[in-house]
Amino acid sequence: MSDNKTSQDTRERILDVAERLFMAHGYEGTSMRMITGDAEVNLAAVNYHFGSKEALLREVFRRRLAWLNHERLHELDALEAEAGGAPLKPSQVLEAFFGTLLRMGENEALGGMTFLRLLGRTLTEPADFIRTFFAGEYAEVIERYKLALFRALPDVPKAEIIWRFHFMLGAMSYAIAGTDILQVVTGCELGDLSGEKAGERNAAKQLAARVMPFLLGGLRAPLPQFEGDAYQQQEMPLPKTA
Amino acid sequence: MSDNKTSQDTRERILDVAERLFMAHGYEGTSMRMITGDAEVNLAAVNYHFGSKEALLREVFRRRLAWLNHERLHELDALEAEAGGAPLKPSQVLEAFFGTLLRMGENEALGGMTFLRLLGRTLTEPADFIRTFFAGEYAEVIERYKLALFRALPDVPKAEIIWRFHFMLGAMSYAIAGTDILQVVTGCELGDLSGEKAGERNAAKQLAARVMPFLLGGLRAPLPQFEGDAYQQQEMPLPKTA
DNA sequence: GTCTATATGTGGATAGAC
DNA sequence: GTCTATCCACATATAGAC
Repeated sequence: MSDNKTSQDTRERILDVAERLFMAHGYEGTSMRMITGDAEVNLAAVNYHFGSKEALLREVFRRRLAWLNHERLHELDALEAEAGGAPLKPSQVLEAFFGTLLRMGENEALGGMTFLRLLGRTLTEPADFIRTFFAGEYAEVIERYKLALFRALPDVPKAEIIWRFHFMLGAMSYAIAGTDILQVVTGCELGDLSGEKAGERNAAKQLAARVMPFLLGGLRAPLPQFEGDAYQQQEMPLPKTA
Repeated sequence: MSDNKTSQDTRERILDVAERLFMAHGYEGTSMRMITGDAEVNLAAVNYHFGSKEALLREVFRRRLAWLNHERLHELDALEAEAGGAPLKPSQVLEAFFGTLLRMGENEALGGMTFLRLLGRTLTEPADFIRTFFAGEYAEVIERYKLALFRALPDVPKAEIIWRFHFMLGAMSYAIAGTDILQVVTGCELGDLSGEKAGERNAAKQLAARVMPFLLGGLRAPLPQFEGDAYQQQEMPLPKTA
């Protein structure tokens, strides 16, 4: 507690800079020298404080995901307590899951849009250690929300719900990560969201207003038609996590 | 045409291997030595045939996107000719755009699911030269489909259509790229799609049956509600491409 | 066209002084 | 805790023999 202050500051500064650079250039595209240079700390500081570049990335995420996971579980608990045993509405489940995420984007203390973009992009990083890490960090929350969606949509086959959960994650991740990517592809400006004029808070709010109806529309879309009993074969996937 | 055969084989073998490795490990995570080693060609062969690693990546995509772009434009032309001036149905536009893509996944000669996964993942690669390249390759096709969607959904604000186009691209990219990613996150098997038992062709068909209703449901979802005239401010984005 | 050998740069990590 | 100096593996790219 005496000279810890400088040390804590160094740690936090490294994490903040790493978060921003990993977002902008990807894991492999960001070097330790870029990070320590921008953070104005010594090259050896990362290894001293975190042990390795991989461990640094994990810590960048752990810092934020601790809050996100807790908040997502808390929101779901609150909704289910309020419902008193009755199934939730699909819109409530989505609001708890994605609304919590988007609220992080409005709060600079929680990483703001920088962390949201990093999260969206990192989910597609192919490195094994990253995939393994995310699987562990997300498992509990995903399991809880999966069950909530099963109860909210009792007439929809569970396999279909899981597929659509994937699609929603994808749409959301791209929407977030791509506030500057996809408008290049489509060659269009997207109102205030891309510019700085309206600020980060507005960006997250705009995005939420746009994406939530889309997700709900997709989740509740008519079921696909299969020939014969193809659907039966897809029924009831077994969760890996007991 | 005399001893060209060996040379052409070398080129193609490099492209095939690069496609697979870029898909599995990303651009930065794949070294020239990995590529030339797997392709069983000399280390210098890549630079001889393609000039650089960046140029190799571009060629990997050009080879496939030439077909995809042509086919997407052709499908749209055919539908519009058939409609004789009347607007298309949203489902027709989606079928032409995403159906064409998914049909590549069933055809090994066009890269199959390997290329589809590579495409989905590469769209989020942050490297500048990759983003620039994709912007150029996609511009014409995206512009045509954007206009087709505007006509297909005359009551939906153009800005909202563009947003939803983004969301659809995201959902599709993740669904494709994540046939092995997202099931880690959700901790669930996804029927035949993940395994090899049913083959690549079936994987693309399964995915199509699942994702198309989702996309259509999202595209046609009720419009979001904004307070006051927030919507007006977002109206009529100006395409960068004249 | 293919190969060997090598130029030249950068990566992550660490030992040891302060 | 911080810093310098350095190790060493590996990256892309190329020059020049065959």
